[in-house]
Amino acid sequence: MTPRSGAADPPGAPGSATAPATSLRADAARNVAQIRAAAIAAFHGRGLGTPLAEIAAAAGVSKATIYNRFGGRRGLIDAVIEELVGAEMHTILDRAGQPGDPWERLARYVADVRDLQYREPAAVDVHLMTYPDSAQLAAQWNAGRATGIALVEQAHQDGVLRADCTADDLYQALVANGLALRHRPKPAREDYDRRGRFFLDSLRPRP
Amino acid sequence: MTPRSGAADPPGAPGSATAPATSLRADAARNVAQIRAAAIAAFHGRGLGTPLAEIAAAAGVSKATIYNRFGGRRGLIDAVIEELVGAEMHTILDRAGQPGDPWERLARYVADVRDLQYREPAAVDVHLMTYPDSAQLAAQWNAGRATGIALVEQAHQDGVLRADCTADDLYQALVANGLALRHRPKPAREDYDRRGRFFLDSLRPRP
DNA sequence: CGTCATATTGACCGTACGGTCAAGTTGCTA
DNA sequence: TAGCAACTTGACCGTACGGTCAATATGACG
Repeated sequence: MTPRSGAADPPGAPGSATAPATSLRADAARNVAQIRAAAIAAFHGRGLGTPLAEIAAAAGVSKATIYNRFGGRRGLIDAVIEELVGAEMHTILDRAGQPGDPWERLARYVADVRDLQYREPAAVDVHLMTYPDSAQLAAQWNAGRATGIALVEQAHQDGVLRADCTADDLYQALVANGLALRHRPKPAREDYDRRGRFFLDSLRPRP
Repeated sequence: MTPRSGAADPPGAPGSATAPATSLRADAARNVAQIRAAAIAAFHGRGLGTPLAEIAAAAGVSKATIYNRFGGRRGLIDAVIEELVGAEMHTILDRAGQPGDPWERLARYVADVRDLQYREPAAVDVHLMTYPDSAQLAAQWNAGRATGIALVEQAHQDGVLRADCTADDLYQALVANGLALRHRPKPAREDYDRRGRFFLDSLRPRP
């Protein structure tokens, strides 16, 4: 049941996320493109748990075709996660890696992640590691985790973060935020941002 | 499909939670007791979403008997929620209603709710209103909500709570905490309590 | 334009869960 | 202890989802 080809080809090829690369028959290539587009739309609206039958219907193909081309949900996620959230994640991680005031960097990282979670349900699945078998997804997750650890460490050294706050505390807080967005009605942006400020305030050293 | 009798009788009777009250045949009364006990144990371990078949098996009866006696999950919840979390909820609400320093009362309320959520998965379902059709559960939920509002109001009047924090902010934070406990591995108590302190600190007025 | 590897698909299976009912069993009472 | 209402239950249906496959269709190439 190995997927024959499709978008699950090894990363690194230029423009990899879009080019079918291997020699697919014309109809198959068209289906791959349609499935990818439908998956991106569906994942964007409903997260990475969207029923495959729904994606298949939106793509105008049968459920089995998704299995033929991508090998199930895991392969499909691998094929679209980069386009779906990878770019935004990289932007956030890059911004966090820039030199600058340690507190500003940490605060911006938190705000950026929360913003992405608010706008993109699929990003929540990345942070929750809902589908750990997806290699791409795991990579994204690890990158985020490493960045969080580095930011916390730097902030500790500069004394701008309360001493008893660990990187795991930060991670768990973002996870809890993602869970709330996943399982509860989305709060007004205004309320969401205010609560984000509360959280950031709670990280400052106690006077 | 109205449940014939059983534990869904009107509240207020002395020792209502345990006495079968109406005239059940001996075997039926025994089954009711066994089902209640199994439900309490299962809900305690897994929350109010535990499959009814599992509870039935633990009680040594068939799934249909639960429907006969309690009318499904909703009736079963109504029948056991008081014994399961009602007592603890009342204790918390009573403590919150005692006179005393407004901040202390609010902080203790938050700490108590978080503690209950940590120890009792079913309490999380109450706070999440996972099963809104259960009258008992809705009542518990409303009581908690009213108390939270009152505490926030009082704390605002005394200026011990940051001015931009609403009662809904408090509620949503506790909900997010419950979701994390429901959907993620339970953190060590030490970490859990530390994060609770972070949250309480974030509620203080900014200097 | 015929052939065949490549593709597609409807129909299927398996799992898990809530919910229902006819048929059989059993406690109670006269 | 006979008889009946109360009670229990296995077997069933419906929904939703992931996953598989034999049969069929079709693009590509000689």
